Amino acid sequence: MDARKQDILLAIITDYIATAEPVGSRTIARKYRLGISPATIRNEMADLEEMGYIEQPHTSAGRVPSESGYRYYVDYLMKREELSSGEEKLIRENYRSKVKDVGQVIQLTGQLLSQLTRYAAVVMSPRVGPSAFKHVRLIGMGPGRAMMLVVMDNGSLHHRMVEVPESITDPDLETISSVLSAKLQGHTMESIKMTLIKEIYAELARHRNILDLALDLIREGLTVEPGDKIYLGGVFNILNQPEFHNVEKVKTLLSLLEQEEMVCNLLSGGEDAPGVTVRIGNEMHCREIVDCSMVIAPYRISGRAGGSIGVLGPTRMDYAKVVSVVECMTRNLSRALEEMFAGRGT
Amino acid sequence: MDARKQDILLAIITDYIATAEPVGSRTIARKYRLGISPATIRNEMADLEEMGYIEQPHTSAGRVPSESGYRYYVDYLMKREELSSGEEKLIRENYRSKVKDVGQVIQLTGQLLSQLTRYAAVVMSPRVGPSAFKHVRLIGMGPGRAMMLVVMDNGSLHHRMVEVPESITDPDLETISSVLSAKLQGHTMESIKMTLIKEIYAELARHRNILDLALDLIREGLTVEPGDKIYLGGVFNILNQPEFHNVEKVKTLLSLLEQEEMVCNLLSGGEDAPGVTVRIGNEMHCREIVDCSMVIAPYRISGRAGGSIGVLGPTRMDYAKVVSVVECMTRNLSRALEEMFAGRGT
DNA sequence: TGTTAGCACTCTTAATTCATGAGTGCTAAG
DNA sequence: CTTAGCACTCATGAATTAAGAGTGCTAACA
Repeated sequence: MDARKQDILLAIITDYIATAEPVGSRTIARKYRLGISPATIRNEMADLEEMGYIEQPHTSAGRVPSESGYRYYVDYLMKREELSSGEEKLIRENYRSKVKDVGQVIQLTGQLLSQLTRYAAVVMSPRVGPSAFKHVRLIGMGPGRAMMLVVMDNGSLHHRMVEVPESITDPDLETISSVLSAKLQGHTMESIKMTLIKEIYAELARHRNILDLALDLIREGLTVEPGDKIYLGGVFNILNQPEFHNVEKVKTLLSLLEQEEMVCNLLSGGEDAPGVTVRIGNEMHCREIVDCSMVIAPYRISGRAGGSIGVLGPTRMDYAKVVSVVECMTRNLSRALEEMFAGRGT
Repeated sequence: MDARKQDILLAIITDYIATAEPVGSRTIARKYRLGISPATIRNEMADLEEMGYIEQPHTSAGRVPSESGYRYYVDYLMKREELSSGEEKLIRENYRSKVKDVGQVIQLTGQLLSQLTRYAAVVMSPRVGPSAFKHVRLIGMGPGRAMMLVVMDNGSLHHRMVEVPESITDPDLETISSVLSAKLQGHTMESIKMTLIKEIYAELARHRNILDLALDLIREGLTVEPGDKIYLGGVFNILNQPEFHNVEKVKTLLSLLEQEEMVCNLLSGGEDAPGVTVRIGNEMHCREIVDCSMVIAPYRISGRAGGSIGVLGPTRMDYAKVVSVVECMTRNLSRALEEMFAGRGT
């Protein structure tokens, strides 16, 4: 593809992203002074169409970028649009003031993401990954009831109400807690050996039944519970896009986005790629979502993969801006989380 | 309002709810055999219109219920439509299998609510209300870091990462935890007196600085943190309604619903009313949301107000069904939560 | 050989017109 | 008080038309 074709393709995509209208040869000649006439541009456009980078909605309409067109643009033509100093400041100040717990950081990130891009934002909360027990505790909550607390050394916290025999007293629970805590501490789920379990049973023979319960819960709770929490916001922004003036489209999109699992799938898969990933149209493997793209990037905590953040918008989205924003936000998010977990065993 | 007018109003509203089309005298005479001719119906309709219960979108269209019309219907004419046995079963089975923690129950309730009504569901998680400390604990999480855990006797759990002097050792934290736990146990936020604080300081004079921190956090965390969590789901259902085929409307609605605070306001205010409250159109005090109604009901935990659940749909919603569903769901939700907190000091 | 002006052709979009029909209100008769 | 009849209104949708944007092709030009 020669330089002039690139110029023209760039012009088409830039214009289409800005206006959402099919763009014709005349427009390009007028707005983007490339020093060539509409007729020449038409010839080049015919070539570009043949190559599959642009297409015509119908004869006698201008051209519209195809998915491969956007792909080429993102890969070779696009210049990132750096954040304005005002935007940078907004981000810094928000992160400075509102970083209390993980949930809040996730939510803040999502809000900023959608606010800055004016598209929908998706943020996955950090996957806990393998981590070791720090503290286990059973707390009596009235006759026959107890709350089980498990704190992991990565700062994650699990809790669950459990039924216990009424005969168990608070001191009993205290004893059990101490033993469990002491024995499990430092172990990960996987490193718990039968020998360890046996030791625990030996020390707490009297409380065999409640132990069964507790150990089951630990096993079950820790493998199932961290069902990836997802922040999703700014969906209404997408409705500003003319391509979503069709209510049917909106409906299918909304109903899909309400399924956490689906959203989670959309976001996952790019964790190993180092930087920002752009998925255009069908590259998001989801038949039902049409005319959409995502810009995704993983964030890290203490060097380890944490989760991903992403922006969902129309294929005609402002990639130049969004890519910058997403990248900037991963940096901020990573930093915020790292500060929060600072001092954890690396 | 005489009986015949009531019959006609009922017919109009029933038909309009079913079809979303303005309903004319002819239709009523044909479909609802009231034994009177279209002409008579027309006369009555003219009266009903004068009374403000119905209105005409334009001359030569049928009549449409006004907000007062719906109000009259809900108050005097409506017959609740009880749940089918299949629906009852669906609810029972879901509650039987998925009641682990509060969050899950809230989510389940919302899902069922929107699934059964085919409108949007809003569920407020239980306000914790005044409750007493059960357990306080500081857990070292690496140099200079600790996690503070506070368990209340109503089963709510608060946690927070805190920075502590690096000089503090794990046994120190252990000591502090024990004292705090012992002293605070049984007290509510409000019943903590200066004398108690002094006692604590006396016993832990060595750790004055960390105590300051911890007590501050407790105060702050417990008053601020329970920022009403809200479940919102099934919004896409509303898009099935013909009155929401206008994308602008959808957009404003969506953007409002993304603000948790706003949703919270919508839901609140009906806690003292004993049963189901129906808010029609402007009765929801929200200018921006138009052509919508809500059916709201409070749920209780152990006799105390817990929170509210609600269904948001078009003013033309199927009140007869929704009211039943909402009421049924409050019962189920209350029961589920009560079971979960069973044994708490009444 | 590449570029450009000119031109006929296509096809969408918006505006206009027109007919249809649903529904009303009024009047007068039962 | 009820109802049949009738003239009138007005939204809706179909059909027609005009305008305009954009193309591809051809032929002339550098």
